[in-house]
Amino acid sequence: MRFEQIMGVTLKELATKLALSPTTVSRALNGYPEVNAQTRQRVLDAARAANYHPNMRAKSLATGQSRAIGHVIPISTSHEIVNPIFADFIAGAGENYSRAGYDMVLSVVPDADEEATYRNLVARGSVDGLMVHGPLLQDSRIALLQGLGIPFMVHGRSSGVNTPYSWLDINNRRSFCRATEFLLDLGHTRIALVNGLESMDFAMRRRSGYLDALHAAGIAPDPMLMRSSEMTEPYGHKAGRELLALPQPPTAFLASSMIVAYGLRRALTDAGLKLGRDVSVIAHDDDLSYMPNGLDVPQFTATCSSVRAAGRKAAEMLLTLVGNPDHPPLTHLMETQLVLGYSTGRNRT
Amino acid sequence: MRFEQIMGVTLKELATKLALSPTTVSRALNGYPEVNAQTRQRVLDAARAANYHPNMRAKSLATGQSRAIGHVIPISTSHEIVNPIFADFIAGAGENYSRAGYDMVLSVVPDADEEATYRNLVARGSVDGLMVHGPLLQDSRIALLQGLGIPFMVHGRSSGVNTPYSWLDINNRRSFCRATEFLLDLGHTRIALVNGLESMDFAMRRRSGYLDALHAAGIAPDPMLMRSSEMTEPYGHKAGRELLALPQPPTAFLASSMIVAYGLRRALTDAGLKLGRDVSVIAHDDDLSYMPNGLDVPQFTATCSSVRAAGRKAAEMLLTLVGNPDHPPLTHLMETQLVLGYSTGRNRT
DNA sequence: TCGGTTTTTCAAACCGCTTTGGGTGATCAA
DNA sequence: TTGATCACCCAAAGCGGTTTGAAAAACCGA
Repeated sequence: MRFEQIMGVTLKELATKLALSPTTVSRALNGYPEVNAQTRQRVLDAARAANYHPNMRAKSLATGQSRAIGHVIPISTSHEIVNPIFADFIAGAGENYSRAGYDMVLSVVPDADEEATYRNLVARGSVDGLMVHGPLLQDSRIALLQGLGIPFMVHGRSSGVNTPYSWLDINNRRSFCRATEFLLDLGHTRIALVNGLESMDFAMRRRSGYLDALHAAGIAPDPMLMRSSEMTEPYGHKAGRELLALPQPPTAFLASSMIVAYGLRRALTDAGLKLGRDVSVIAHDDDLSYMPNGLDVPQFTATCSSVRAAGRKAAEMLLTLVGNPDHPPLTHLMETQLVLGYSTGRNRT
Repeated sequence: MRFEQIMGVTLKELATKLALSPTTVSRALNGYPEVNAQTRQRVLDAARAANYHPNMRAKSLATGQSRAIGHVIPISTSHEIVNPIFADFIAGAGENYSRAGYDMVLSVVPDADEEATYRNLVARGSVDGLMVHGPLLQDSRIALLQGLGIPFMVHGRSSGVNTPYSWLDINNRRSFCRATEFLLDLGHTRIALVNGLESMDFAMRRRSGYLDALHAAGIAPDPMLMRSSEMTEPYGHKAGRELLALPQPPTAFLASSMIVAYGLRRALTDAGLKLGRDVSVIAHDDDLSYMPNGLDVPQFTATCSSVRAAGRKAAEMLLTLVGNPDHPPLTHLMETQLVLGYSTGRNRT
């Protein structure tokens, strides 16, 4: 034991100091009924005075619970991008974990090792529950975790997985459908979709929504207007330039993230177009703290949904699953808000 | 014990299966010399066959080490921004942790509770070491952790703290000094600094570097040209607009982050200025995976330093500190690279 | 062959907490 | 007074590993 000087008193020491048995002290501290009110108070006071903190490792071992939730962040070996929404989601989830007295353990692993990581975390008993990030189409992790029998939540969903599982997602499809409808209402018919990687489930759903709206309006989708890649500013810029260079350029654009919208805006204004007048843009806004949609008034018309709030909610749900492991799967679908900004207007071409 | 079905065999079971004592099995698995080579092999084979994974909680309790590193992310209650470089730093650090068999435990806490969080983490024995993020001027956390006697690393430094401690930082001062010198060489004399919050240590150092260069060139700094705030795109935009509206607008700009540079660029191009020709911009580029400086060629002239690499290195250093707790403080100063992009050019005013 | 090493193995204590299965004394109804 | 009932407390046995101290086995030279 290396840090004994700082690791504080043990329960046993506290017990001898109080002339009580460890049993009673433990019970007093954990709120069990079979202990005298006065005794309990005495114990609580002494614990506070001695600055007693139970050793989590020992507690874990004895109870069989680790009071920790695992988050596994896959780092794709091909395109090494760390999902930027991750930080805000974590922040939201973390709030609820710490409130409930849970730790969060993070594993950053190349996607090849992901399965082994999950197995390890569970087998070593390091976590009581798991959060799954960035689900792909037909994500194999879901079946894996169901096999391991540990409570878990998916942030997003995985099309193609048909067994029930717990998830929290935004209504990407409806969201992009509405945004597209809104642009159609404004008279736009050539609408571009500047999407994220379509191996990601959310991107696929957004495309579906976009296609739904076009279809309902009797407009045949033009493959030239649909782009998909890792969401960065330069990508948005490049997509914008290339789309404008088409023989029949689009008059409106859907951007799958704020940062893509930044790049898109640059391409459009570089071409001398004014957003909202000459061309329309709707962005999806995850409400990331460091990427606000304007300072006070929203710059972009946007489909808004706070990732931070999603993290909070997902954590809350996961904790109830951990609390009652036999609980049936919990799901939660969040609608986005379509908020009007200065980036959309009637089609005047 | 809730997950016994998945928690696999215990060492004791493995031992009886092998007709050996737990002692021997433990030693064989942990590579102690006092065990016959054949026996060791037999044990290793059996362990693999039985899919044995030692229970970390038990191991922790017995050894007094948790094999986990804590990262505490402060969420300022006033301006609730999650540091965007955090995700990439974590990704880098996580690589080294998992390679070394360490877990990473994350605590997201409002800055008011920060001290209590550190105390708890240590007292409960949840971590063997701590990483401190986002140091402020005279950051009180350093003294706190030194008092607690646990190994820790600071990502960045804290001016005003004079006791030695372990840190990894980039040479912010030199970096911004060089960038300023470069702009001076190009004939710019009115150079704006669009900085981060100057309660943050890094921002203060960048300003020092900027001032150093101006001073060496005999140019009196103009307070109107120095801005400081939370680093977002709208902030960059606003700063750019306001700076251009000055009676004597600057001809060059230093931006403390890529995203600020995005906003700055927008303000400048909106004003009809072309970067590199009419006006110059140098950005600091943390090489965040989702915020690249251009697709193939760098757009902005930038002071570059990979936060991901910093995370890797900091983790490595922290792990050696954890390995030998009596090791004197470890420090590492990384220089940035000044990379030429298309955003700088001779002053033609 | 034998005492002395060296190698290999083991029984048992321990890490700090929880929890089972009694005890003890007080209270109460009969 | 007595047996039953409670309220309260405790000793001891875990949880799943590591580690100490000692014993057994194998090896060695004389």
